[in-house]
Amino acid sequence: MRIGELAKKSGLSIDTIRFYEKKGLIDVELFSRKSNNYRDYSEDSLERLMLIQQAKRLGFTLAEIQQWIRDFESDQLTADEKQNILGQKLAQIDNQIEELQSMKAYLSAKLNSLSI
Amino acid sequence: MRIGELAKKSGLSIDTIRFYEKKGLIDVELFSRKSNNYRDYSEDSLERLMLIQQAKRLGFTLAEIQQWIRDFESDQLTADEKQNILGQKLAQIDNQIEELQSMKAYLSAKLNSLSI
DNA sequence: GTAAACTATGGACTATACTCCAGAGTCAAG
DNA sequence: CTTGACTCTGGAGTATAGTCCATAGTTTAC
Repeated sequence: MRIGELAKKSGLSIDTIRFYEKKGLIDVELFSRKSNNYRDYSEDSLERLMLIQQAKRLGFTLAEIQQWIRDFESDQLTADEKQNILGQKLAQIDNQIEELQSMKAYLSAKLNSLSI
Repeated sequence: MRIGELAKKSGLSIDTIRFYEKKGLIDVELFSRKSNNYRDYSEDSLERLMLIQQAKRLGFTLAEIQQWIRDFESDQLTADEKQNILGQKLAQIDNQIEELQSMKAYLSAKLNSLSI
């Protein structure tokens, strides 16, 4: 698919998609070039863009997201190393969930103090 | 307490604290000026700075955080309205927790596929 | 009473993450 | 075969969130 279609499907702008490419978030495997030099995206690129958006909503920076992708996709790392990194990410996410829950508790307390 | 002490206690830089003040995140009630024009912070300002940092870690922008503060502290809003807004924030946080959990599931699946 | 440490202000500078634009090529429809 | 919609590149511009600096006044310690 071409960039316009991908933009519509992902909800990102064309400029943003090209920007992500420059930043190394959309690697070579996710698209090729047609003879007219237009980018031709695979279905996987949509999944990638959705993942990026989700990670961003969760507060990760593009640099962090890029590192994640590098780690996952890398052939340099052993399965063991990848498992290690994934384990760390999972712990990081658990931390964030805990922070959110304590924020929730804080707000609930505020809410209660208003109700009284 | 003076700005340097607050900076140390909060873990933020002096510049950042003054920047937050410019942005309206530290309102008048949280500090006064001594005769020498030095800012004099109350204990509550530390709590405020910790809250800001937590909200930031959770992906909220300064503008959003400022709006929260405005809503909480405002005398313009009725208790009902405040409860409404707080309810929305809580829902927003629940959403984020769900997103994190689905991200966790995604990563766990990746982890499993590596282990096999 | 003076040096070192602290605080004040205003403005310049930086990084991140876009967003917009100019100028040019491509393609499909009528 | 031209008009309108789409795409390309490179570069400039914007918003957010700081960070740094020069200049100047203040406080504390010796």
